[in-house]
Amino acid sequence: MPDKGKARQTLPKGALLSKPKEFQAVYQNGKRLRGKEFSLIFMPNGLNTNRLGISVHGVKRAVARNRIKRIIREFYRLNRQFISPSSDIVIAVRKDFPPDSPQEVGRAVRPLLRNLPLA
RNA sequence: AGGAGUGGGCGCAUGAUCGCGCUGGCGCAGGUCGCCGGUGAGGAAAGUCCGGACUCCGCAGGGCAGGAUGGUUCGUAACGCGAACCGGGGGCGACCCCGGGAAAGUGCCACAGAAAACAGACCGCCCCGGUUUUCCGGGGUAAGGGUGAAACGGCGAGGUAAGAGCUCACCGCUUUCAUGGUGACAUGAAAGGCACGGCAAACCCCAUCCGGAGUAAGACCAAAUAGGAAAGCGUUUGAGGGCUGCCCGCCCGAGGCUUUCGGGUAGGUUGCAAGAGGUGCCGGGUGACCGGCAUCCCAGAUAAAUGAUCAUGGCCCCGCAAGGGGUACAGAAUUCGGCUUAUAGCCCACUCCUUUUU
RNA sequence: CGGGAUGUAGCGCAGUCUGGUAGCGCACUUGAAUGGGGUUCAAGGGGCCGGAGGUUCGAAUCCUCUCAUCCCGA
Repeated sequence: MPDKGKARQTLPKGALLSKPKEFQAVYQNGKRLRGKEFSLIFMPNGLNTNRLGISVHGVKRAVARNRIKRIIREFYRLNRQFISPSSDIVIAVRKDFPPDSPQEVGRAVRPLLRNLPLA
């Protein structure tokens, strides 16, 4: 868990992918890690920060959809410093993934991150 | 006490820490910046079922189609919404549900039944003739039987060979008149003498209303590609286009239009939030609602902000207790008025029924 | 934001406009034929027509609301 207070855990808009082009670039050139309920796609971006993109598919109710995004974003905010810099990451969530807290996301993501080659 | 009806309201609160959008101010190293403050989802934001505002389409016009609504009168910017009333139906009741026209026409009414729609007669009933344990023929009749969702006024009396609105009383129906009401309609009187089955959420008729698109409307700035290729049509005797779908009619119209292929851009600003606005008081109206005064400013995102963690406290459920669990439906996207649908747990007001006690 | 289509047997579809009996193919079950299987032939079972109300004597069909799935346009 993050050591409190040292680094500020901010999450400005620039740290989120927002253009279709950016998403397409990650989808086409990135590496995929498949999990049970979501996929994790990443690629180097040439910047000195990492960026996050969230894709939720198949969840129809807006409340549930937004909640998934917010929780994933919160998880990313808290753990951003541990993710290798200068890379774009897209988390593509499939249908039956109803996380209730950032910790749950962490538990689900960590096994995949372990395989991430930090090169 | 229990059950029920109608109308209305709330729909977690407070604090701390870390974050996010918009915004005011200040600072500088002038941007992926920092600090201080303000503000930030709903009663349905939902479904997109109606009606408006706004914007563009060049709102000339006429006709035909097409769609919607459907007791009356009000309310409203408008409505398919709301209010009050009228008529019919349901409920012991509070109360709830339904609503043009079937004597303009067309069509449909399966099965059963004699007959299903300007009537007709299977079994009956009665009379006459023949024959005579019985049955046959002719005529009258529609009260009774049976079928069906529905059977040609209902019920009683008179009357008759048996019967029948054949006659009469009451009820219903139709027509006319009178009175009351803005009106739907109500009440009363007279006459007619039974003619008029149901279905228009079947076609249809009648009345009223409706131009088309939609904020990705539309306006501005910036960037980029290209003045491309093929086919067809046509240049005043007019291709093609616009005016809603069609017709009439009108208008525009020349190195142009249509189709296909190929190529490019899809970034920013605005629209974009002070509104048929909210709250309070007063006044008018049975009511929906309207008027006046005061006061408040109340989200503006764009792969789309309103979140996470912790604590304390409400409320509900389980449990003797310690304690444990739960806290719905659901997320703004130009905007407003309705409708419809979803919704844990509650609260308030008025009313009805049953039972008990006094 | 706007416009449309479809839900019927395990699967794919008719029937809906014009209301009264839900039918076709594949699959399934049983029997026949074969030494056995396939093919073939014969017979049979299986549906409260996506859900809830309403209109009608009667609704898969007509009307209203609602739930899914799919497809267009800007």
